[in-house]
Amino acid sequence: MVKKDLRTERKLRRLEENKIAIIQAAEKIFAQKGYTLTGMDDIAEEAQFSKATLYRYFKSKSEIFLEIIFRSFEESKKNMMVIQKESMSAEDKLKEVISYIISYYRKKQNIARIFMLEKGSMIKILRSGTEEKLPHASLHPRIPANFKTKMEEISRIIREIIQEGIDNGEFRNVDAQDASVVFGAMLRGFYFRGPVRIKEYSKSDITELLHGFFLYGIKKNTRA
Amino acid sequence: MVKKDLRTERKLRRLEENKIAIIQAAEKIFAQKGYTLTGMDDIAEEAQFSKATLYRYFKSKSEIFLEIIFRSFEESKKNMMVIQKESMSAEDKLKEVISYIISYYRKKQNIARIFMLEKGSMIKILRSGTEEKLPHASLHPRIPANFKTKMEEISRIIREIIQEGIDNGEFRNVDAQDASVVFGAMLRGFYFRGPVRIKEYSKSDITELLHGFFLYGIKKNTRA
Amino acid sequence: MVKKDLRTERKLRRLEENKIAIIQAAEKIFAQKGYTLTGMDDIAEEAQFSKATLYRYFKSKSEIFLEIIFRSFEESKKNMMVIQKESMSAEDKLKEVISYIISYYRKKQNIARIFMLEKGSMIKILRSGTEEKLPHASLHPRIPANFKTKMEEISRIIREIIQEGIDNGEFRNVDAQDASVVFGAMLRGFYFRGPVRIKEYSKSDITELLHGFFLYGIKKNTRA
Amino acid sequence: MVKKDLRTERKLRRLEENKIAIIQAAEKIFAQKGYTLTGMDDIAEEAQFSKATLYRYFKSKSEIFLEIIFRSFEESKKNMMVIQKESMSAEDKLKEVISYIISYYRKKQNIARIFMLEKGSMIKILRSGTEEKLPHASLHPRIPANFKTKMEEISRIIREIIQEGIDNGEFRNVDAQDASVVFGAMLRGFYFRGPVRIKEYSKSDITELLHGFFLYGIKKNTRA
DNA sequence: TATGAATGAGCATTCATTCAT
DNA sequence: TATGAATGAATGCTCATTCAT
Repeated sequence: MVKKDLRTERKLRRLEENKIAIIQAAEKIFAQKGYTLTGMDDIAEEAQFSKATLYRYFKSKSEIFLEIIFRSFEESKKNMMVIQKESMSAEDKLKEVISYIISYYRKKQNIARIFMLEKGSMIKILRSGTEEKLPHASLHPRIPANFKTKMEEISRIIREIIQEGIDNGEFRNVDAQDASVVFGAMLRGFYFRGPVRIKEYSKSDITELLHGFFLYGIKKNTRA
Repeated sequence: MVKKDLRTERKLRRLEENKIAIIQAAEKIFAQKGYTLTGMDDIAEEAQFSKATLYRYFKSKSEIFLEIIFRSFEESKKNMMVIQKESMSAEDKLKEVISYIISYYRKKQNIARIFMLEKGSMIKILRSGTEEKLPHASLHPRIPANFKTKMEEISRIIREIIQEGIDNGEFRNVDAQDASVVFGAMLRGFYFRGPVRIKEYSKSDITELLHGFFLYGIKKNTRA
Repeated sequence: MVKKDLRTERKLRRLEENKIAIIQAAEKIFAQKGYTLTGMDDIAEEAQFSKATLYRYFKSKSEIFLEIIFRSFEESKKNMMVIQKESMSAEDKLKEVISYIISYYRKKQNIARIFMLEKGSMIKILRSGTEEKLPHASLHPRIPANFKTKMEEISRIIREIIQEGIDNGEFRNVDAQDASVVFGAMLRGFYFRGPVRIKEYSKSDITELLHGFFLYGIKKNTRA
Repeated sequence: MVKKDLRTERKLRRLEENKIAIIQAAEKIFAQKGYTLTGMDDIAEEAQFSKATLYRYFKSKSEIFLEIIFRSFEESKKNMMVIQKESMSAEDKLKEVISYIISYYRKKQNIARIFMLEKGSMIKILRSGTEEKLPHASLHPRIPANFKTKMEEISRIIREIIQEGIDNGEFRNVDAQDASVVFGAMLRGFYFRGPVRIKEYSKSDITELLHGFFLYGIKKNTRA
């Protein structure tokens, strides 16, 4: 019994290790080449497994991708919660959030981009989850519920930080929900600027810049 | 003579009309399905032409896409120039720019998104232009010069409007270049929010919202 | 260990068998229809494999073809060497060579013909090896070095047999090099006579005929 | 009436001129690129006509090709007849024939090669003549009767020259028919030597060489 | 379990030929 | 008549996924 438990446990641990190895390999390649350009061969080679083995751990290419996304959301959420709980002004928290998200985008490169911005890829990815293989397969497949939840949790943390700033008088009395959307938009839009870039910014540049604009706007003399 | 001219002219017009018909068909499908998922068959069917005919008008699928983008940039630039020249405050001009760009994004849907945000697709598209069919083909193909130019022109218009506001005392003395980048980021990031959306906004909502945040920030009482 | 070796060996053998099966299927179809008219579908069907499987064994249609040619050259060379080493007069060796080559042509049908005589096909085949996909792609692609070598080896054997005959007084003192070229020309020209044939010859007819004409052309002292 | 005749005649002449222009253009391109690699576009461009116009003069690409071949056979035959009728020894006539055929091959390049040696192309060409468009279309389409006739006429001339030599004691008492086949084989085989050539020969080299080998093979009493 | 091998479905592109003016 | 435009039918090749051991 004990023996068996240990054995089972060991086996489970090994399975999880392999799964993680695959995820990391896939993450690396997806980040470099995006979803479409990444082949199962590439992932298999990077993970040092055979292609068929990938399918023992994941049902499909898209499942690998979704798993990556989901794990990265969890990580994000944890980190955002840590920031939220720190004892500092809401303004400083936002600054830290900016800094963190920029690092995060930088690390995840195409991964985040694809999830948030590549509709075509996401259609493919989400389709293969459901059984909508029909020719008239929906162009608007549903996001799995747990993803939605996770994203909403992240969004809520930002909203709460802003609300905290409003409540304690740091910020104007804006709609915290709207503000969090704009905040996210700024970061996302800034980081994913497309192939033509007039100027490059360092992480601290970006943090200062976005913090400055989000906090103060560009208008000269503001309301009292 | 006159007759011949007329005939030639008519013929040329018809060609241009066909080309536009193809572009519009392609635009529609690309917008729905993204670059990769769109097949030449789809475009041909939508355009009511045979697939082979597409190739009389365009050298390749990617050429169609690039043509769409380029034309849309030209249109954008023209409209932005009109706004720039109107006689109103810089603030109002920015508001109009927001409004225009949101309409533009809405109309072009995935098209703009693909160009700006889908690295994988763009790699494919740009690769097929050059002869980089080798296995080690670059993951960073060059954007054609005319595209760069066009995008820079658009970017410059926004910068100039902001600079105008700074010069005439409407805006704080920020770096106009940086501000224009942030401005673009906000719009882009807002419009392309990814598949999980907590709340939907109307065009006028968006205009007000972004205008408000960009102009005023969220900080309560600002510096002198 | 032994077991593993056996298994590996068996596997390797199976792979080689499959490769050969594909080659034979391809050879059959190429022989019937020539290079251009033969599709990968045809080969796949004949080989009882899926089209995709062909691409596990060969990089391209042209690679299949080149492999066929190369193997057939190797086989030829071996057989010619055997003949060369037999203990008989040079005259008889030549007779055997004629007989062998005619059998060989008969077996390989279009295969040999294509390589030696279909410039258009060979251009296509050799082009796809290099990356000359440009519109101005050369009309004179290079033959791979190993092919040249192999052909030269075959040619040399014939030359040596002739030289042997010259040295031992069987033949006139002709240029062995030239003679071998003419010898090859006769065989090739005879076998590949084009679509209009006035008379058909059996293998032994041909052997006698060509032997007669070629030999009595170079034989030192002829009949009275 | 007279007027109409003239007009008709002029028209006919113009038609024939155009046809010849097309044939010459096609001949040039076919000679360079072979049958498969030559497109109707290429021919049209070279002939300075539109592609559609080509189809007013010829039913198909293959018809153009066959017309070229046929005309070239006629020309050949005429020239061979001239040689035949000259007053010289049979041996010298054969020498002239060799010289002429080599020039001819050189001029026609791929044209002659294709007809005589490219089975695949000829299948295509001859198929489109008949209505054998079915999937199981014959791999052995029939050569048109007039082609056969023309080729046989050419072959007969050579045979007659050889027979003449036999009759007047210049040549051994070989089978003239067989000898003419071997003679043709030698020429054809020599000229179309495939892509790997160990040595190049000038026209006079070739003439001497082949003459030497062929003649001294059939000559009655040879040198001591 | 792990994997090498096999595959079906798809896709951009080409080209001889026909159509409409 | 001459032609620019349009097309149907092919075809080589790729890739996520499944099979057999």
